[in-house]
Amino acid sequence: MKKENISLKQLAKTLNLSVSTVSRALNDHPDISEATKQKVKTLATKLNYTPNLFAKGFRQKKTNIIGVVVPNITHYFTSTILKGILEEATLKGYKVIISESNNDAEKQIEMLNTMLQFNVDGILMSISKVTRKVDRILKVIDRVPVILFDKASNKIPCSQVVINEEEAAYNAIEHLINIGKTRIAIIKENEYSYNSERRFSGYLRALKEHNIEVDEKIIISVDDISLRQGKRMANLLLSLKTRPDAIFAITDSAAIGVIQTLKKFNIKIPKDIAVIGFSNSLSSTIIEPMLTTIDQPGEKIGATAVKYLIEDIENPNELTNKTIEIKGNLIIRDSTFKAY
Amino acid sequence: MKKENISLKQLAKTLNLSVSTVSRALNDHPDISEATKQKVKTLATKLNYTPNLFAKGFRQKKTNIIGVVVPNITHYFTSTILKGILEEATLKGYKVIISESNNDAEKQIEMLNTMLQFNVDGILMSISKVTRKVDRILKVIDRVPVILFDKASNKIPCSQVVINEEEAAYNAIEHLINIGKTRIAIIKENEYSYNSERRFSGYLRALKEHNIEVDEKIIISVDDISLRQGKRMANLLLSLKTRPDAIFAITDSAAIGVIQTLKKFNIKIPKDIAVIGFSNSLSSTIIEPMLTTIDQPGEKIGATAVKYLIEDIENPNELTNKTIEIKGNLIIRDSTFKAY
DNA sequence: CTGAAAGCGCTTACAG
DNA sequence: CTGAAAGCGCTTACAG
Repeated sequence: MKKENISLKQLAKTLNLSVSTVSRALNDHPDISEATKQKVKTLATKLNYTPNLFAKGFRQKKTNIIGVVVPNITHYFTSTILKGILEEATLKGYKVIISESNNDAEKQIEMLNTMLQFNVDGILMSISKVTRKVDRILKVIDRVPVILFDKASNKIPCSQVVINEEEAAYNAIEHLINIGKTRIAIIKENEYSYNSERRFSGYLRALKEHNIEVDEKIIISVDDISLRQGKRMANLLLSLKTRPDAIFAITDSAAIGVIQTLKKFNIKIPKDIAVIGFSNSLSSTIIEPMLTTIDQPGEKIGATAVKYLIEDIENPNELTNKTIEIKGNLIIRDSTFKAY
Repeated sequence: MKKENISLKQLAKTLNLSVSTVSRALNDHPDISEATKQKVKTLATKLNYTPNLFAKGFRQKKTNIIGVVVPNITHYFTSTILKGILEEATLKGYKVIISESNNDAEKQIEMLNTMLQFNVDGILMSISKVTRKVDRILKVIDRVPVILFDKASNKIPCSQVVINEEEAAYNAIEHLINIGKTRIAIIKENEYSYNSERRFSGYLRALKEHNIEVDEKIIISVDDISLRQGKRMANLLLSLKTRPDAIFAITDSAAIGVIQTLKKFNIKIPKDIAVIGFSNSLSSTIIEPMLTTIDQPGEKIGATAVKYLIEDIENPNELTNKTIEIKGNLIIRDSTFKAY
């Protein structure tokens, strides 16, 4: 019912050549005469021959497939990274298999193992939040090149492609200081999270370098940095004896929740309280006032990760464990602009 | 350097059995004795044996890989569909290869052909806007089961999973009529687009069934239904002698652009002009007033598409060309609520 | 109940 | 310059 693919064998038969010769002709092997090459190629295009990449991969122990594991594909930032991965991979002749871990450590390992079973040439992964034990991930690294992106871990010895989280956060806080803010709150993550920790470091460094005292009361930690939590934490901050005059939420959604709450209490943004988020999500330009935030170049991260992975794949004997930082850019909008 | 996978051969050798027996034992073939099965399985788990799915697929002419082609992975709706696809596919033991067509007809075909070269068992695709000639797509359908989702086409004979666009739009317009609106504008797509046409049909039917005259002046067509275009078209509608009292934009982003413009002119929403979008994007709850819109259950669409595709894959002789409609739900929010 | 052999579609060292 | 043969890791009809 379904049409069959034509194989080298069939080409060989109709041309009265051996399969080997046909294979070599198609691959432009120097041994083959121009005449034969022409003949073979003509027939191949005429019959619309396409090599069975599966068989080829099987033979060469190279599948040209890259496996990708991400916590959640629907996060806008993740989807832009994936776009970059797809583009760069396609350009280099690789296909991409994508899996979601849903922030579930068990599922993450399961996905990784299936990838291995499908003989992917390499794996790109953004580790899930709940990754405590990395021993099973280390086993995977033994088998195939792996590159981590976005969420890094110093427990996993492989190259990593990340945003300059610390510096970007530093710049954000410095911007707040430059517009006259001195009592800057941060809403960060509760549990250990690479991104959150790095951003928090940047926050601390900025305060320190500008001689602003750190006040634990305005350092807020929550489990999930969601819009809902942003609202709740804004309420909490407003209830303090001395309110902050700026709030840095380490995600846009929390920042948007903060803005919504401030507006409810008729607090002037940015005059009374300025707000900064992180990630330049689509909604950051829909909220009023528009949110100052840090743009994370997702496509660039994805493309870079692919480049390094392919390098590792093609030179398996000189694996290096670099950490590549991609710059995130502060985008100044109305939630911090013209503060006074 | 990298560890090798262990093969059936190695298991066979250490157990002094033939490869055939080991293979059968692992697959619970009835011919094999319980004792042997036990022995084999014990060693397999001990050595952490995982079958090479690639070799298996190669042999069985079945790869358990599904190919997916979408115009743009970063569209939120698309990413929710992909989530549904990934979940359902994983559940059924399939892997998913994803490609972007970027709304480029050439690239779309190219992707489809690479999928074929990788011997995918079936293809799920959302056709790009600019798909005029479908003849090359028809060739693909000859080779492997294909299911279309979101954007359908009656020129392509295969099953299709879509939103009940017409009915959903009808419901949206009827809702506007119910809150007292009688002069309802629509912002739709210029070029032929399945979604746009169906939504427009629903619009027309609702007006007709409620005896509201159609006025061409408030039927606006644009090339891309973006936020920017929403703003421009809102300006245009406001410049009319008799303004509409409601605007149905066939995408959320256009609707959000409309709202922003209406606010700029201090027009009361929904009292003066009500606004409805389509797709329940994340931003639709960030804009003020929150946007009434139609929720498209992306994950359900994805999961359904996978189910039908696997059915086609496993019963290649009884392919049916059904069109499955998934219901979109009208979500009433402030942009139309309490209109008077 | 178990094994030897063929074959899936390719590539490649070896031979001529 | 071309071909015969082996082999990638599996499954499965055939034989015993």
